[in-house]
Amino acid sequence: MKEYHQLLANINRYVTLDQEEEKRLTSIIRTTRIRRRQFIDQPGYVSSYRNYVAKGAFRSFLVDSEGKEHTVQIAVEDWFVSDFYSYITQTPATLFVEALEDSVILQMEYDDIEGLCSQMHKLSEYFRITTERAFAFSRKRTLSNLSKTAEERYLELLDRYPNIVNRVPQKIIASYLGFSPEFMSKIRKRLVSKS
Amino acid sequence: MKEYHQLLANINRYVTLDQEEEKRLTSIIRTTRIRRRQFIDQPGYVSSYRNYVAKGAFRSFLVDSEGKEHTVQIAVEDWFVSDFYSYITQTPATLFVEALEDSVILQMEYDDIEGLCSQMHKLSEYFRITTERAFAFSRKRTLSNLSKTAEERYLELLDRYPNIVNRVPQKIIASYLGFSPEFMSKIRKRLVSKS
DNA sequence: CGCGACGTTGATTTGCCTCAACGATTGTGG
DNA sequence: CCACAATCGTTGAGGCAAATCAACGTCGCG
Repeated sequence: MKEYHQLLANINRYVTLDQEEEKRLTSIIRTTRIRRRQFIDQPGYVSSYRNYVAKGAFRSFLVDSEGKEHTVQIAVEDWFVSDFYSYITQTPATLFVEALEDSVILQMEYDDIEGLCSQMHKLSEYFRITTERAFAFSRKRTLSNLSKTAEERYLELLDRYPNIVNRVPQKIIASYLGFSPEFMSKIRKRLVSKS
Repeated sequence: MKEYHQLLANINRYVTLDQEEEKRLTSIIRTTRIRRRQFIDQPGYVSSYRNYVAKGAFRSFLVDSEGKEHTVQIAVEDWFVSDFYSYITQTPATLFVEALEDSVILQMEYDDIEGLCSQMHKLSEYFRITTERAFAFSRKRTLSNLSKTAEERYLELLDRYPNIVNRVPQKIIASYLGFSPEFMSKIRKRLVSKS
C-alpha cells in the first residue's frame, strides 16, 4: 500500500525501522476512506484511534452551549488528528472530528499503539519526539492567543500555512483563530486596502 | 538525595526502572537551589535543561512589545518547567522562566536526555506518556481560551487548582488566564456578591 | 433552476482594557 | 525594628476591539 509508505517515510525522519518492525507496525494499521462532512469522532464516543491523514483534510471542533463552533485543530496530509484528550484518557469525546474533503486515513487503535510502543523502542521514540514538537507548537499557539490581536494571528497563520487558506472555508479559519467570521471579513478588507 | 526519590517515584507511576537504570538517570541530574525571583531561562539564551520542580513554584512568561507580561505556564512540585519550545528546538528562548518561591529543581541537559532516551526504552516511554498528557491538557486550555468567558476560565482554574490561588499573586493568575489584573478584581467582587 | 451555505457590509452592543487614584501589604535599608 | 518605598489589589470612568444582529449578493450543489 502506498499509504503505508507515506507514514513510514514520516517515521523514518526520526528513527530507522527495520523490515521486521515495519511489518509489526503496518499489521495494526487500518486504511479507511472518509467522505467529506463525515465525522470520525463525536461527543459521547471514545476516540479509539490515532488517525494519520494520508490524503485530505480534517478539523476538530467543539460546539459550545450556545451552539457556536470552536475549531481546535486543522489537519492536512502528514498530521495526526483526533479528539486527543479523549484518545489519551480513553474517555468519551467532547469534540467532533470532521472531514473537510474526501480523505484517506490510517487508523491505529489505542491499545495496539500502546502495546507496540511498550515493546518497540523506536516507535516509542517516534511518538515521544513528535508529540514533544506538537506540544511545543501548542504552547506557541496559547501564547499567540494571549498576546496578539486578531489581525496579527491571522497574518501569522497566512505566513505559516499560506495554502490552508485556499483549502478551508474562512468561517473555519476564523473559529480556529478565535474570532467571528464577520470580523474576519473586516480584517481581510482592511488588509487589502493597505496593500 | 531525597530529591531524586521524588522524581523516581513520579517516573515509577508510568514505568518501572531497575537499579541500574535509576543510576544512569540520576547520573545526568544536577540538583540546583533557586532563589525567589531568580530566572532559570531568559530571552536570547537557549533553554538547556529540562527542569523538574522538586520544591517551590515557577512561571514562564512572555514580555510583549508593549512591555506587558503573558504567563504561559505555572509550575509547582512534580512538574517540569522551561521555555519548552526553546528546549525542544535548542534555539534561543523568547520566554522568561522565574522562581515564584525559593525552590529546588532537578536539571537534566537536552543532550543527556536525548542520549538516554535513545538507549533506555523505559525512559523514552516515560517522556512519551507524560508529554502526551501535557499535550492533551494544552489542547484543553486552548479550547477554554477559545470558548469560555473570563469568569468561566477563572472558576475552572479555581476548581482544578484551588491551592494555586493562595500561592501565586492574582496578577500572575490574571495574565495566565488572559485578562487584566483590574478585571480579575472585578470578577472576584462579582463572585463574592453572588454567594 | 432554486435552495442553502458562505462571505460581505453596516449599525449597534458588550466584554474587557486602559488610565488614574487610593488603601493595604510586603519588603528593605538605615 | 521602624520607616519608607515598592508592589499588590481595588474601584471607578471612559474607551476600544471584537461580537452580535440583520440584510444582502454570490456561489455551489442537488
